[in-house]
Amino acid sequence: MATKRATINDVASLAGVSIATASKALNGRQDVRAATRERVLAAAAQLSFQPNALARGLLSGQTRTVGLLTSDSVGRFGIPVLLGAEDAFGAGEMAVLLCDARGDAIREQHHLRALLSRRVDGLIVVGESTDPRPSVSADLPIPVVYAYGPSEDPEDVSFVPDDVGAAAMAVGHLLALGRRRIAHITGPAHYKAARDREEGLRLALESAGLPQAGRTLSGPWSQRWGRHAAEMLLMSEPEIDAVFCGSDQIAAGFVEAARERGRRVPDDIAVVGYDNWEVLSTETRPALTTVDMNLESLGRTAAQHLFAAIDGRATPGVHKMPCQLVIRDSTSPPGVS
Amino acid sequence: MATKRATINDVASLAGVSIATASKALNGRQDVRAATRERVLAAAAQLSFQPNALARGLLSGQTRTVGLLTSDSVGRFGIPVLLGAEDAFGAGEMAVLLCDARGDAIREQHHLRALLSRRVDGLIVVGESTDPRPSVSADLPIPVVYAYGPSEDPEDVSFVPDDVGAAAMAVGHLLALGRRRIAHITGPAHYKAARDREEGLRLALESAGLPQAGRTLSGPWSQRWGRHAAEMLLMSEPEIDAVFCGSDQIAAGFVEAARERGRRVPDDIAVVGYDNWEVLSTETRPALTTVDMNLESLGRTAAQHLFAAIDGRATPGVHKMPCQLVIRDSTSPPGVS
DNA sequence: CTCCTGGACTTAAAGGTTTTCGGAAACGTA
DNA sequence: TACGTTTCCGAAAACCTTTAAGTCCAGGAG
Repeated sequence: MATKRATINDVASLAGVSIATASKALNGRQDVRAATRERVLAAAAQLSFQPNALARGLLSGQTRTVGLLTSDSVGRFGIPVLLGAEDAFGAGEMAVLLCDARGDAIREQHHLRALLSRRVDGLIVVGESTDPRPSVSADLPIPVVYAYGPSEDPEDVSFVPDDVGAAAMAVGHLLALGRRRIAHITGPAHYKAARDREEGLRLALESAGLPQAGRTLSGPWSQRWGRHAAEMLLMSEPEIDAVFCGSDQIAAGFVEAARERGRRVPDDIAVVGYDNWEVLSTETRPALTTVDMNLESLGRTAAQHLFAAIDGRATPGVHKMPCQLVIRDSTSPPGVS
Repeated sequence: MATKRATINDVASLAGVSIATASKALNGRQDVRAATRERVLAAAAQLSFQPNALARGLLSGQTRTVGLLTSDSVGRFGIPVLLGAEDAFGAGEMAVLLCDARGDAIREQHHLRALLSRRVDGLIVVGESTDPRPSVSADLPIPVVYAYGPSEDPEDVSFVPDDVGAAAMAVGHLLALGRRRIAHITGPAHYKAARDREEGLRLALESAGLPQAGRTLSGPWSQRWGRHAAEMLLMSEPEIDAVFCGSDQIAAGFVEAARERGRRVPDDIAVVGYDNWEVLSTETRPALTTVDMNLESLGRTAAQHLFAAIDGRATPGVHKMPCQLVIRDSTSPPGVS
């Protein structure tokens, strides 16, 4: 807690010039003699002057601030997206106003009003799942970009992971390893993520001319379900040689149960997970081959496109961002290539 | 994207009054006839008028915005603190400007300047570990509160989890269950968290007049280390009947290795973890008894005290926040009380 | 009738910065 | 000297809101 903050007026007085000149000197504009500029800068440094962003924003209409509205606080997925966005903004002198609606529409409206009142230049809406969510863009005087969870309105700008493509890539990896009897355990079918990943599996198997081993098993996104599904699957389809799991939690559960039943991973059964949630994927034994959705990168991209939209160069539509297959021991053991 | 934003001037014109009257009507002040007030409110609604927070802040000197400076982005601990703080602020019409310094002092200075320039009313600094960190409060014209990681300056306001007390409580729980040969596996000794938790263990054992089983084993905060330490410990101190682990990751590794070596948890060896990181603590078998640091609550408390400090009622010092022991099957199996 | 009171409304200033425009000084040229 | 040009600097408006102070008028008291 120190003294009152210095204004440009104080700087001008100390430097013995008018505020107009001080402003020009500080902002590096022409029409100021080098010596004068130096005097002003010295005065500003001495007073540790910080221009008042409020006054500046009031005048220019630009606050260099964006809102980040997340619908689900605790979301494992929202956080990396948020960090990526924060990263992109931080690099460009932008600041991020964080709002958490906790999945409550009323609260979301409240935050929206607060952000508008603070005159943010743009808005990123981070979803909690890849299921489309209601658009907030109607009648908003600022551009909006949706990340992870797309808007229901196709005219909005949305960035989502390419779950279908990633699943196809994961299954393609299993096929390339020579696996032919591939099963699928995933999350609840009311999640678009689960449906998309199954669709990717279907496409990959179809183009290889192979059937799926057994039916898709849907359950919670939990390790417990992975174990349970493993027991059912090993009973009903004992001859499987690979499993594609809809999440790392499920995969971790599967690996554990399979090992207890004497099946070796990856020798007998290769396993691929999804999410690359490191606490699970690197700590299971063997470590999990898994899909990384590059969420931080997705968040960064969304932020960059928000920049563009603020500059009037919007890119409407749902953009599918590529994912990445992280290959670990659960599909190719160390020493075997 | 809609039309230009309405100002109070537009509202006043539409209602046929002066801007002063419009302002008074909108802010619910006296000196306005009921009929006039209604006309103004109707006009404001029609134009969907949102008062410009910049202009308001410029005048009042209060932005109703606080900065949240986190030193470590990816931190598992920073996030809940952040969410708790956001929660407390959200309830009170405050907004949060999020900045992530990524452990870089330069970047931290940069963000600090940006926040100051935006005239935030206060600042929360969230640490990445419980080790004290350099103070940023010197010469700052606004109050600062430190959460999770305290400031090195005892005159600052800091909120940290009571690691010593929580560890003593955890060990007390083991003692109450009749365990007498308690070992300790924890993280690197250069972490204050590791030293504090060991200290809590020491206090609890001392007051029970019992020695520690073997020496404290220090290693990384990882599951792998938990497994490795388990092997060493079961070899050197085969008669232990309980282990207090410095993290859930270590505990999960210990439980796994112990089971593979034929030790039953909790029957032969009771295990207590730390952090209550749910993906681990509820998914291990048996589920882990563990210490929950109540980080969200800690964040909320920090935010509330920042409010108080903004109002001039600061509470200097390092405040130790109580933790909570979450009892699960790794110390008391189902059906046994 | 005058004076006062209080209600309802308006005027104007303030807050800090940027920017436009005009003025003044310095200098070169005729 | 007169005039045009360049260079540097200052006055003032603009952004939007709040609030202190002021105006005007009706009605009541003396």
